Amino acid sequence: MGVGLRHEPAEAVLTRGLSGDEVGGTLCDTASVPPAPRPTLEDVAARAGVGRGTASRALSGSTGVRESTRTTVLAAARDLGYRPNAAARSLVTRRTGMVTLALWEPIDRMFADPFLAATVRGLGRVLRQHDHRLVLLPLEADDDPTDALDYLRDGHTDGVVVVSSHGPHDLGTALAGRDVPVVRIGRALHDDGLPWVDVDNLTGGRLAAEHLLDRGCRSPAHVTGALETHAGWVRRQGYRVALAAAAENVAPREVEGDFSWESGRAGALVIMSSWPDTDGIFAASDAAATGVLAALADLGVSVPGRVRVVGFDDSPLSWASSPRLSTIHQPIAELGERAGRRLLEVLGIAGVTTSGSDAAQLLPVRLVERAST
Amino acid sequence: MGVGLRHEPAEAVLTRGLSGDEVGGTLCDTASVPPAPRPTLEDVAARAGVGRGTASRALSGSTGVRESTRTTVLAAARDLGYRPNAAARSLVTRRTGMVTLALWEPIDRMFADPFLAATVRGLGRVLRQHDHRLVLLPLEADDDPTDALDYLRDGHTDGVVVVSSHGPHDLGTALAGRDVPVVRIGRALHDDGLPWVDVDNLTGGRLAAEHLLDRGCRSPAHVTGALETHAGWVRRQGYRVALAAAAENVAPREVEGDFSWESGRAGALVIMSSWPDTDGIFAASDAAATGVLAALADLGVSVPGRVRVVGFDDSPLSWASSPRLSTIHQPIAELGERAGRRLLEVLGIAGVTTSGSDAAQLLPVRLVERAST
DNA sequence: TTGAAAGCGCTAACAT
DNA sequence: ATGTTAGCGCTTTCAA
Repeated sequence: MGVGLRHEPAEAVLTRGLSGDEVGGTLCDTASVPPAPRPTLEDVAARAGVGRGTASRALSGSTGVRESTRTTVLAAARDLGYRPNAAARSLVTRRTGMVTLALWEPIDRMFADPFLAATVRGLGRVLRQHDHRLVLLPLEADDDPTDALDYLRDGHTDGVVVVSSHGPHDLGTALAGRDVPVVRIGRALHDDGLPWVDVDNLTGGRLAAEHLLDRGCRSPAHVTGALETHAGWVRRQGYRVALAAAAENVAPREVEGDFSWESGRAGALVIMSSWPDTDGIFAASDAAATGVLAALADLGVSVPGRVRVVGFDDSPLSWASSPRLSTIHQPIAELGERAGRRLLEVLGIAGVTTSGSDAAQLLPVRLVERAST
Repeated sequence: MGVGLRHEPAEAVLTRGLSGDEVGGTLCDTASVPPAPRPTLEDVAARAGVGRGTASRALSGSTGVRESTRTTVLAAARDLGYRPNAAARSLVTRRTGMVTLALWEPIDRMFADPFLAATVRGLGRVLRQHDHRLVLLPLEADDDPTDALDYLRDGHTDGVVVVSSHGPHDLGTALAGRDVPVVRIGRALHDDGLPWVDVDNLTGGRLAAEHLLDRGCRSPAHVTGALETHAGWVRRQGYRVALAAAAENVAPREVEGDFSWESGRAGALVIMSSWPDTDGIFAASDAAATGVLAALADLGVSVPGRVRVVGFDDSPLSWASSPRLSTIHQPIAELGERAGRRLLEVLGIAGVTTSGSDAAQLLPVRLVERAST
């Protein structure tokens, strides 16, 4: 603000030359055009010379309307520039055609999340196919979610997709049984009965560990993700499963992390000092794996020469790091699609069904081999 | 999909151990709880022993209700878990309390945009202060915007904020005069009368160029932004203004770019081969400036030794580059706030006014000096 | 200060 | 196949 005071808008002069006409956008175009009230269905019906009911049926593509009548009505609607009033319609249908993706995390992180874009794309595509629309509801993570919950419950939206949050707060739980259908992307640590879709983190963890073993690692270690998240917990399970199945039954070496770069770095330092003969590290996220790489570089440990490293996510980090990271790829866009489909199914949208089995909700992951292993 | 077929959900076994109870989220909790219809205002009124009108007044904090009555009604509402039906309310009030930030660009870019987070934060904060809520409407850039326009016009939202898009498509123009108030962040190249807020790009361009001159550059050059955008055009204007005002009246050296990294790189190559004595480069964005740095590094030209480089945006790129980039900082969050305030003003929200002058809508920028100059 | 009643614009059930 | 009518749940006159 202090800066603003001393600010001199030199631009005022020059832009006039650019824009030609008035600059700045008129606040009110008053006195130019009378408000021109939006035409209602009534108007359309009148112009088409039919009753309101017929007009409604014609416009909504409902059956039982003579073709010629429909044409007339459609023409009238077009001529008038008619658009149905969303509130009136949804008051009676109890539907809005909207689905909300609730984003409850720090806004900066939200827009730095490489998965969000893919999620939005997949989700949006499916919804569009079924004449629904996606909107995003950004919530500051530390905000009181009360009024956001109200928004979600008050009939603005037909359904909600929540991205399973890490931590104590959970929008999904808060919304469960609260007037509005919810589908979760990623599971809650403790199942609360909400429908969900998820990637197969267990197999992912197993694949990562097996890959290390295949590469000849005899003493692999794991920097876990946040263990209060389902993903973190289960990825570790997968790691354990693989080691337990290994011929020589190697003992798991584990350090608890939280998916962050810093936890990866710290974890690697702990691992290499506790178990100096460690020859492979599986980090529960690419961010953490990148931290592991940094730590190993600092220690002068060669990768993959002396220690092999595998991450999880196949995020942009994994190919920007050096050496480029072997990692577990997740089909995020498809996850979004599945979430959308599942929600539409819950909403009872015609033609949308998904197998109800767990397996169908669990999307496959795959190992991507790069230079770090 | 092919992968999915051969996918084996090993997890089914183990998660059962984790979650304890049933896994996967029940699709329907049928037969457990009868639908439990949401209480309406009628119900609240009945429980409070008053008429519907009184209940409405009490709940909406309207004056002319005996205090005891209000208390009773509020209690009844709380007991019933009453929430007003959004559709019914907005049908009569013609207001929704919602503002939409329309995002019409490739979704991947959208979520990589370092400014979007700040915009959302600033905008959301202001709206919240005035009991409005922000939702984001993501549109695939290549999508047909028709149905998105319909959404925006059909009464779902009280107002729209558009981030001035680069290119021929422009949501703002498409929405102008179309039933719904619009405020633009960043101006259109040719003023179309829509209200807008913007940063002072002219001064920004001037500051960047003056900074180069101050540093002793005698032969500065400019890689412009996309000249079909207002920002690109005006930043160049600022550059020209500074050079024209310089004592020795240096001739502007300009290469047209488009804000991208690649255009910065290509532009620098052209500049250094066309005018080898160039000793300063102003790039119209940090991304482009980073490209300039890359090109100069390839050419073995030292920065800032032989050529000084200044960018624009103060994005994360500017401090991640090497050398760290001198650049023009923009108050993005405040820009979002201003946009929100301006929109609320247009909506006639009590207590919100902004000076209508251009100057007030033009936010100051400032030079941030780092290592590249 | 409060109750009763009139819609907001639409869909759906009921007549015709 | 089409016109008429009854609401959806709320706010807002208009009386009382």
